[in-house]
Amino acid sequence: MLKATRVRVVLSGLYSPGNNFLFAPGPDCAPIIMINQITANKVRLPGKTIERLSQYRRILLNCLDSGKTHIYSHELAGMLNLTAVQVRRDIMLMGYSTSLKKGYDINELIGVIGTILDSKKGQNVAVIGVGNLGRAITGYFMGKRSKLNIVATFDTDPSKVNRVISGVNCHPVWQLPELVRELNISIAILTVPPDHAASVAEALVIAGIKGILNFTSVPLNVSSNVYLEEYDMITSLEKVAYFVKKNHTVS
Amino acid sequence: MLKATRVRVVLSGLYSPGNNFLFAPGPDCAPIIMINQITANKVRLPGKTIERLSQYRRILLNCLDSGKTHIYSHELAGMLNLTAVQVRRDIMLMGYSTSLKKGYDINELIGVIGTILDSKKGQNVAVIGVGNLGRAITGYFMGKRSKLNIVATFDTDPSKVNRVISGVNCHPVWQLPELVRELNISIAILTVPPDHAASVAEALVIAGIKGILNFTSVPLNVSSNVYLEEYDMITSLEKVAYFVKKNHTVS
DNA sequence: TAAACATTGTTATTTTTGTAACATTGTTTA
DNA sequence: TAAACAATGTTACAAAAATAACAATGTTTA
Repeated sequence: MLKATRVRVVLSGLYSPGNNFLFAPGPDCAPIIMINQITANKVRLPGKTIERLSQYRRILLNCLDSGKTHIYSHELAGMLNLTAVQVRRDIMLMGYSTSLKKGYDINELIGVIGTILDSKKGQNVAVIGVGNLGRAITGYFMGKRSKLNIVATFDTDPSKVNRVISGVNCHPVWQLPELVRELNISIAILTVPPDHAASVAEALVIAGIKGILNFTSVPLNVSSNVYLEEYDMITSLEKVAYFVKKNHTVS
Repeated sequence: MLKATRVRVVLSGLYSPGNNFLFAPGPDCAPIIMINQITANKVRLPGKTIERLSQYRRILLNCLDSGKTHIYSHELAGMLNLTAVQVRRDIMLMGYSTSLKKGYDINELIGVIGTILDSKKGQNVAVIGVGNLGRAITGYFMGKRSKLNIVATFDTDPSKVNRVISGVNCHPVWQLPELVRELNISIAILTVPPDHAASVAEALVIAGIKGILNFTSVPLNVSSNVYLEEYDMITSLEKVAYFVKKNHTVS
């Protein structure tokens, strides 16, 4: 009986993870995969992948802190309740690959995710509306160091304005236009009361904000060149309630 | 030239929206569509549809307040940045239909959504962790009247425990098991600091909680009979930042 | 009444997202 | 060295979600 023996072609040097191109023994040995920055800026990554990249990075940073240097796809998956395939696929979509079979180098992976998610010179963020939610978010971010800097908060309440709250200066909303320009703020987190949401959003767009994260449960209508992400706690809670009810009636 | 004239069969009475069955002039006039409760409890509705139903209802309640009685699918869609088709499809999935061509009766629609989302005798909710975020959420809900009642909050901080915060009693966390039972709490909103998230979640599951809305940015691992919904603000913000950057480099 | 129109209801198609299957290749072990 | 193994990388498939196309029907208008 004939047995096929695996023939291994090792192109040492060419195949190391530090390179910008991966080579395979194709007909003319042409580069077949581009990695890192090059791919990252060309390929459109799915929104869901972007969300997971953010989560991967935070997990990976934690792993670094606890002394780990490498991580398997199935480990990362387990920590986030995902499948290993999904993790590997996301990593593939970034254009990154490793020659190791001992897991991904955590530092490298963090670096690659950074080239995707972060912009080189950081992005400045403002929190509009310094209620409980605004303070929660501000406080949350001031701990971490990241490329996203909360550089100002805004409110109308005279007892809050012109004071430092959660480590950030609080300004009156009428100063929005000039401060967005002066501080180069591109992103706004909207946590004002519902009845002010629409008008403030309009002001933000006029002031030149490029992205809004809206927590106000009032759906906004902004021009299409502004990226809008809405999150509604009530909806989330009602969803949980629905599925809890559902499970209950099923069992 | 032969022109086909549309023949109209009107089955008056049978086709009114109040009925449980819609009839069409089929071969034997058998019922072809069931509506309301009947469908609602049998058909599995997509998660995304559930989320939108929650949003539809809130919009519709607002419309009622401003004196409107009927609404077109395209109106509702416009207010939520959706397409009219999607709205009609969601309504179809609920099993509801109207014979009117003057839009949906807002009251009826709210009622139907209620039969889907709400459980008859309400559901009790607890907020775990009374920081800024916990207070924000609690305060947020105490205003509205709904079938979801925040009946207790929990914390470890002695300065918060045994006091009324945002209109709700704050209890020490060790009382979780007994109070979940006594107050019949089925849903928990988790807003504790990250380092307590995992252990508190475990305690919640043991205490008999059926659904968790996790705001802690720590991914949880709970048994499969507990419905878990996670929301991570950092991820949302990083997503916004990514697409802002992306738009910028494109233009 | 009949034609034009507007709106709802439904099915088909496309797009997005996730999963599974499998090929590839480094590593270990006899 | 070669076989078994374990991990990654990729393509093919499946499921979920959104969109488009169109059918059905109430309303308006001439």
